Amino acid sequence: MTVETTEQPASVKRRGRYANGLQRRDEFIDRAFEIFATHGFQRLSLRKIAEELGVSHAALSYHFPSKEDLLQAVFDRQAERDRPLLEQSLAERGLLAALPELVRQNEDFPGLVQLDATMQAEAIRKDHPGHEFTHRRIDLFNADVRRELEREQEKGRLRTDLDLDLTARQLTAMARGLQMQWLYDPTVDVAAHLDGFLAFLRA
Amino acid sequence: MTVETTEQPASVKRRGRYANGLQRRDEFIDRAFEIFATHGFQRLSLRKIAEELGVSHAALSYHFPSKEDLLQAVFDRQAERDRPLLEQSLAERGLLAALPELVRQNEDFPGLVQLDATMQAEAIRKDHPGHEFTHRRIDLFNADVRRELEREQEKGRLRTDLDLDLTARQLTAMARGLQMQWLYDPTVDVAAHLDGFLAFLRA
DNA sequence: GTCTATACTGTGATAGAC
DNA sequence: GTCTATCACAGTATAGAC
Repeated sequence: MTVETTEQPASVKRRGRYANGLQRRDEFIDRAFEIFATHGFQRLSLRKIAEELGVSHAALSYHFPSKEDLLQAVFDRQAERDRPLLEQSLAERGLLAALPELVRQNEDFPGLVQLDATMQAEAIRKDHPGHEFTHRRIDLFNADVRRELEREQEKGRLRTDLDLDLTARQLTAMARGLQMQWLYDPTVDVAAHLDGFLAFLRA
Repeated sequence: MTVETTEQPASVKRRGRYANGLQRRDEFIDRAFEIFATHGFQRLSLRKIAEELGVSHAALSYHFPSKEDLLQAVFDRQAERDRPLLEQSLAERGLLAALPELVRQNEDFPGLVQLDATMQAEAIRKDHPGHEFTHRRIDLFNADVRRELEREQEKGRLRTDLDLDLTARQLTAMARGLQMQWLYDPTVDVAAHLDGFLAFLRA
């Protein structure tokens, strides 16, 4: 993967001699996204990434105060990309029916799923810069799933004797764990396992 | 945590000027185990660990070719320690009844649970030195759980309409994911969530 | 405001003295 | 078997070009 440094996309607006800062940052995120998704990120130093982008590693540091910030930005970008499809699927068909598709959506980017898994494991440390963010993210996901379960229950598609807080956490935990096992063995059918669990919950 | 460097335990046999190699390595593993379990390991460099042990970082590198090897050795040591209690619990009461205790066993060492989670995430990379080992470990755990489920089924304590391969993976995946959420929020009751899932499986 | 050049500190690894 | 010395490379910080 080599990069043309002499040419810039015509779409990049200029302000004086250099590209617009926010657009430039955005471009870096997008390209880093592709690099991470393909090559993973563990063995990539800031210097290597910068080399791929055709700039010095200091230029990267200018846009992203720390390596952690770059990883976080890439990760946020993925969340932004996923959200529209996610919300559409939920609105149209509800959590239970949309689940296989949501899983498949992740399967196209194993590098990012691994990035996610590793970041979540590393951010367990209380003094990690992404700790609070990740913790809140887990809670929000649980709350989202709980709400979806509630909706399904109201529609009479779910058993009424469930502790939804408990069930939601069981579901998100299982999804995480399955994703992990899938990373080690692509033949693991994440959707099928989740669907099997949902079968226990159906009315 | 400071270390006396002038004195050595009387139990350490000498061979010439220095301690016996294998015993020394063993001692290092045990003490590193304690350090990791208490302090975590992420921010610990080989130099810091060596300082705690009262030797130079090069001495550690002699016993463990790479940092990865040290972590692996510590992790193996944990597995060795856990196995007897695990097997005894399984033999006496079976998986379903022993589960809460097994979970509690891990809860005493959050540092090691995090070590485990992080190592497993990092070892996803195919070129990671611990990749094959970790992959095999996941498979073995799934197989163990599957066998236990089979035994429970034979005793009539489990539904007979289960796909045990699927169920075993659901169970191990959920356990992993719950452990992760517990690391972020110690109020998460891992055993209760697992037990709730097992309730679906009971005959 | 954005970049390059450069230096600082700390890392894991290794060679060779003892 | 353990040490000191040294290495290449990491992330970070800053000075100054433009």
